[in-house]
Amino acid sequence: MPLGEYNPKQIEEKWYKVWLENKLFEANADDTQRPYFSVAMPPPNVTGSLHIGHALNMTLQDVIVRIRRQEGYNTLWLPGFDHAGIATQWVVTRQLEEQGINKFDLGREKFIEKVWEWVPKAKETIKKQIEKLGASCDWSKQRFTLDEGFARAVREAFTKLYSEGLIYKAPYIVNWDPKDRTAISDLEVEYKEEKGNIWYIRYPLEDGSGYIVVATTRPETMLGDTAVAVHPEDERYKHLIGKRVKLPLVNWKRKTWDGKEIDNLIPIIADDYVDPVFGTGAVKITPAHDPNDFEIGQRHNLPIVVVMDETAHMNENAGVYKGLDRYEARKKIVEDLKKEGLLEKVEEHVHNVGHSQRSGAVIEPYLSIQWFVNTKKLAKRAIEVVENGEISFIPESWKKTYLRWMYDIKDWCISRQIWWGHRIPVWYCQDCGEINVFSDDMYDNIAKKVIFNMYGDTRISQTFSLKEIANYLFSKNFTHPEKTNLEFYEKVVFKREIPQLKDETHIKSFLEENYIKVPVLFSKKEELVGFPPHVVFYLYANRYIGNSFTAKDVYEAYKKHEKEIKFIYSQIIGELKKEEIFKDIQTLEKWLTDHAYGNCEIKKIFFTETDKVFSVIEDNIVEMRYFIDLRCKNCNSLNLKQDEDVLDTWFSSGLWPFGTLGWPEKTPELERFYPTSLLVTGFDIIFFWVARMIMMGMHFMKEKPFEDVYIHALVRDEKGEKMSKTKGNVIDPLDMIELYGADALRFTLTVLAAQGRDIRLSEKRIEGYKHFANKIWNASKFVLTNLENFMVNSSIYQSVNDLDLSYEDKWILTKLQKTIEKAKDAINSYKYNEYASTLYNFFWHEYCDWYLELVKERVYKGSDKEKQIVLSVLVYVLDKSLKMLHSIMPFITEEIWQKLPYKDADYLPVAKYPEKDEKLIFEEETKLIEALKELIISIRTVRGDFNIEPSRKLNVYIKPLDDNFNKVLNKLENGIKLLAKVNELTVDKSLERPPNTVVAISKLAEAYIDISGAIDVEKELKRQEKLLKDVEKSISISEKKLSNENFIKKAPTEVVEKEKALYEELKEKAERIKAAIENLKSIFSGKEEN
RNA sequence: GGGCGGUUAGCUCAGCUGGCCAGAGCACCUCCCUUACAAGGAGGGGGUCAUAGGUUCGAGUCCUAUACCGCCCA
Repeated sequence: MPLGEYNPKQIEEKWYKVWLENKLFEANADDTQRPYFSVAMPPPNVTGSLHIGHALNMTLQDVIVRIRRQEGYNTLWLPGFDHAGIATQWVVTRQLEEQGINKFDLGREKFIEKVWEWVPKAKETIKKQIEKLGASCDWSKQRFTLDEGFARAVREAFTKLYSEGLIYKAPYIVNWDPKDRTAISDLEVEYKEEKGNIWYIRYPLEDGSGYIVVATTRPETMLGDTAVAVHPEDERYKHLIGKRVKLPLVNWKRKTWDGKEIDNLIPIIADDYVDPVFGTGAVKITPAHDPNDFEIGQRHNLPIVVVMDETAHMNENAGVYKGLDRYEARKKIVEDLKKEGLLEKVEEHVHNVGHSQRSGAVIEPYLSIQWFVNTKKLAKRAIEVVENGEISFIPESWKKTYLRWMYDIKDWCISRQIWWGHRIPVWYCQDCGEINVFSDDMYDNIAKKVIFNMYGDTRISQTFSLKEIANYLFSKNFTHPEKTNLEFYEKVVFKREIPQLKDETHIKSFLEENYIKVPVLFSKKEELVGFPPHVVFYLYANRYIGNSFTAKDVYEAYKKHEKEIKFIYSQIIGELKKEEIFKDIQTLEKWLTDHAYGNCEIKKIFFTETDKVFSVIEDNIVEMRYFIDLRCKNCNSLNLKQDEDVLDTWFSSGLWPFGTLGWPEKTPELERFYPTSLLVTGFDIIFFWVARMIMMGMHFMKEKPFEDVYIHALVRDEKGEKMSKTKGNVIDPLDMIELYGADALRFTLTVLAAQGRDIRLSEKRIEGYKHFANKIWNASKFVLTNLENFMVNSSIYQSVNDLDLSYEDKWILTKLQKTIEKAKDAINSYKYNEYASTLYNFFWHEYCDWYLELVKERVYKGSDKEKQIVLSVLVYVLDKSLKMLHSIMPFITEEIWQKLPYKDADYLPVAKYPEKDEKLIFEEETKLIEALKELIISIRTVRGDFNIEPSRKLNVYIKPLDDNFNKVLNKLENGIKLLAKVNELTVDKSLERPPNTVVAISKLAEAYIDISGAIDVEKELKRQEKLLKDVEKSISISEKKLSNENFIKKAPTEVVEKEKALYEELKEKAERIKAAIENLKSIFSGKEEN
């Protein structure tokens, strides 16, 4: 037997490996002959595992990618992973917490190490899932948004934008999580309704003429108030605008965020934002602790006073309240206001309170200094390319959403107070305050570039050893574990050989030549030896003094390099002891003598000495370290400190479409595969990701990042609720694959992916489509089994064009061509559901239900010639069907296809996608077979209506009304017998209705069914009358239309013609039914007479 | 408050630029283990296309309003 039982697990396990081994998914940048098709996979976060939304996203991409590959495009689907700053940091933080480790105790470097331990695990899990789904992506080109090349691209992008003045620093309100001590994005804030109060507070007017009452839900922030605002048209307050009030309780000086002192007199201002109906119509303005107040503050140029620290405790600006938690402070302040008689009243109030999705802490809007991208300029081109249709959104409605947001775009805050991510490539000079932005383009030497990148990625520190460099370069790369990091730099990042870093000897001499050498000495007790000896060795190692030197040489050299030496050693050994030794030459000479061979009393010998001329003892150098001399561009100082913050994850993923192809290097991949052809993603990240990619792409590449953006829906549960772990309604794609197979899951997701609507997924659906997989399997089994029997000593045709085809062959071939065309149209307009259901209907309801059945007679009992032809057609149609279905159901189709008697490729992913063949369209024969189907169905219906078991064979007389149809009937006699369960079949053009038969009326024939006395004339009469009623109803509708002059005049002629034809047909049918009824009636009356 | 989308069979949804009697899957009812498939086959019932107007020869499809539901932005 060629095929056994359908067992998805068994077949799905083996094929992916085979495809990979044969490199079927690898795109070739050197192939410039074929047109290309490229897709950058939205990189999943390395936070855990994939959910069903990912499965949908991957499937939709894979369907198109596989089709394009089969169609012969040079196809690249580039996969990867996103380091997902906050999300990943959070996952690792929680893991550590479970072990009782606090991330602040651990410290930045150690924490990042922990994340790097976690990330490969998550990556492997996700990769396996993607493979299980069958995604045909090119793993040889996979990338990670935090890999060596991406980090370089990010620094390049940042530097460029900064130098163009498009990146700037400014104070800004962020959602601050006081528990995790980090800013979080708007997305990660969850609003919950909570009961609270509105406090009405009196702010006395400066001139003592009374007070203005403000309403607030957060009285503790009043300490940071810098204005009171009212609506400009509010008659109650108009006269007060411009006056000042005295801020209650605050009788101390406060400092603004940039260090200016201000007092407690604050202005009353007018702003449209104020809702005159809320509270008293007057609101306090706290720019540092409320986003709206911040905006108003910006508009009115108000000072900004921060009154809390990063743990949400009151700070020095809060005067007597300093050190209190914000809620304690609230209580105390309310009490104090009451005491002073400034609290007018308290009302209960339900309001939305923001909580951190992750830690649960109540979010504190908090002023901090952040980096921004000026997006107005970037948005300009990004708007144009969408407006003019260079980039199209599918469904198109998203274009509007995108544009609306882009027209009103706000500057983009790109700094995040977390540790995991691309650290901002900005170094602040500690001496002159200069802001230095560095990328590796300040080095002309490629090896130096690499070393800077390693430093920038915190793989090495600013002073480093040969060993550290070598260890890193020769260890396995994270993204491509089959490459070392050096190879990754060579093959992916810079695309050229880096001979200086090939082996340790090369690296060593390279370091010696290019970097400041920093000797590190140890005493015999293995402890780091102090400052003075290091200096001398340092001067010696860098040839600032020679092999033998006097105290004067050392003194002079030291004075010249003092700053540099002090800075470097303070980095390595912390405190610098005994600087006084370098006070003058005499003290220095004494010290040198003391530590020289022969004179040393303290047993720490560093030098030899002859006549006050010293030499270092090189054996004392335990380790030679090197120093990257990043210098301040303004004052040349080495004393730089890198920005603590990291970049928003979207800053790096915004570079994804070209960063993955090697940018900023001009790689062949970038040349070949950019712009990418398609982006498939969910609507939830249009602003976060899609918009940023378009802006970045237009800015850096001067070209759009993709042609089409297909926006798919959210996968919800069957009740339409969002899937979430807490609700427990998640459908895990792996579970589904386990139960029903990846093919069934993929088919379900594809057939449900109608444009513009959420997908409600239920397990039942997946189960249902597993039945389809089973159907494919069994139909194929039928074909292959019969083929095997036949092929023992014969062969079949690969082409069906010139065969002596029968009616049903021509019919199925025609249907196939129409299916090919319809499927192609569907997929080219991204109508996935239509694509899937077209194939489904063709395969199941045409090929299986009718063709296979009609053909069985020939397959079983035909002559060799007949068998040869029919099997050729069966295989031909199966081959084309499998090729089309492959894009949705890759595994089962490959398994079957491999068993076909001929193949145009080794594997299905690279076999040629079917094209419509006009020569295989036979309209006449198709019409005849359709009529035959109708006839058979009408006979079956009679059976049903008279409750005749299918096992009981009937005698049927058929009267064809058409010569050609007569031929078909004669030829397919046995097929009809089989399909309609007929015993004796009589076909005769001149037939009169035999007695005791029921009439089944169809287009090209009438069938008289002998139900052998079981006929109930009355029942049959009723049945026919019902049919007549239906037909007459249709006739009257048709009649109404045709009698309408306007219809005839205004409707297109083809519609009118069609209507007329329909009318004639219906009319004729009605006549025939009437005749049948008359006939029945005569029997009926005849019976009565008897 | 502004914007977008939805409301079609018991359930989940298709239905394109208006044109046969509005479709599918599941569920339901009747019959059948017929040699590819019971994960199957054959037949059947079930819809005033949310409501009210309008445009049109013709409206599930276009327009307006209303109701309800959902999402996004503020």
